[in-house]
Amino acid sequence: MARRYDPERRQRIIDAAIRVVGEKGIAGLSHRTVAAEADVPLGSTTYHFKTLDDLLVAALRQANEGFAKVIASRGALEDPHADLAAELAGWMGEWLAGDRTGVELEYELYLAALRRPALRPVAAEWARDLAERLSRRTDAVTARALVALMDGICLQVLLTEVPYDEGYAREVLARVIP
Amino acid sequence: MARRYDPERRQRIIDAAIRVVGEKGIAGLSHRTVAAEADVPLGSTTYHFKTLDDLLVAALRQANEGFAKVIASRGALEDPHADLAAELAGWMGEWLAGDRTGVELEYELYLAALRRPALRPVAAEWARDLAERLSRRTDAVTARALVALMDGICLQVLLTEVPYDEGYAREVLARVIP
DNA sequence: CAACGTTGTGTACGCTCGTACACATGGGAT
DNA sequence: ATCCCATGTGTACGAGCGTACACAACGTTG
Repeated sequence: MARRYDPERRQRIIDAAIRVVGEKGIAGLSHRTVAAEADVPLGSTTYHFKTLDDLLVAALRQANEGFAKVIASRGALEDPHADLAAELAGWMGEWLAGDRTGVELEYELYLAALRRPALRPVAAEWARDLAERLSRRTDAVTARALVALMDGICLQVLLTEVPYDEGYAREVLARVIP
Repeated sequence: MARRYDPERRQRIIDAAIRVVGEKGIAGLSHRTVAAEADVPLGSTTYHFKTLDDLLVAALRQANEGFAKVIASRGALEDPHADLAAELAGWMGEWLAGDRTGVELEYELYLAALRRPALRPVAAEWARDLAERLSRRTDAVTARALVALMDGICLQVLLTEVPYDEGYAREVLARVIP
């Protein structure tokens, strides 16, 4: 039969899960939908991921890594003389202006930790990593506050459909930086 | 048969839905679970709420009203001479220290707007109302930023299980207030 | 080269779900 | 008094779900 012997089977299932969540949300995620999307039989998804939580953990971790890679590759947050608030505001604008599906995907996985304790360590890791990255440019308390404020601003845009206002974001981010 | 003629049937179903979401999350909400919780037949829930989204809208609206009532009754945010940042930080601490189920309930309904456009107007209304309330003590831009920052701080606590630090919250909230 | 364990496959069971629909009931308009 | 329609009830259907399990294939180890 086809594709016996598939060393990247597991990875392909994770990729498929991310696509499914992006398109239909976590509510549309099941062993079956993932199996169909990854073009593997049902038994294969249940073999590699006993529970959907396991699969979500893998998906969130991978999404975080992809995100971190994008940030790092852009070389952002490196120049100590740049205006940090403007840099962050511009970066949020770019992100929010992109494909809404991708943004929703990231946030949906992240917010799912509210009800799924299994995801919390991964969510915590993500918040910690981002704050740590910001710490190169400011102190730890400010870094945490910036993460919180950026989260809040993004959520307001996503939940209420108020358009993103970069000037406003820059202004209030700047206030947090001492 | 029993309970024909139940003018508060609809309201009881909403109350039941809120209890169900509080206990099992939105994932555990179905016409059937609500019907069981409200002690009404299945057909009754589908009659009053054609879709689960309709039911969620009603639930979120009611949760918001309850929350607003609590704020108003505490007479908070009225004294123009009080330290606003300290007031807000203390109030968040009180809220987060309470029953985690209730906090999760509110946020889960609120965040559900990310994937359910039907909920966005209600979420937007909530954010607008809170910002408006804060506007009595500061300008509109600051009010919006405070809402965002409070949301972000609460989320960090809820998603990452980092304990709430009232001093930190007061400090960064104060920075946002010009 | 043989035994073994990991990985992959196919199918079936029992459950819950949204939806639909036929029928019952009784308040309020006429 | 009568009719209408909003409201309430019970049941059934088909679909999708997680889970379990027997069996197949194959690399690895001894």
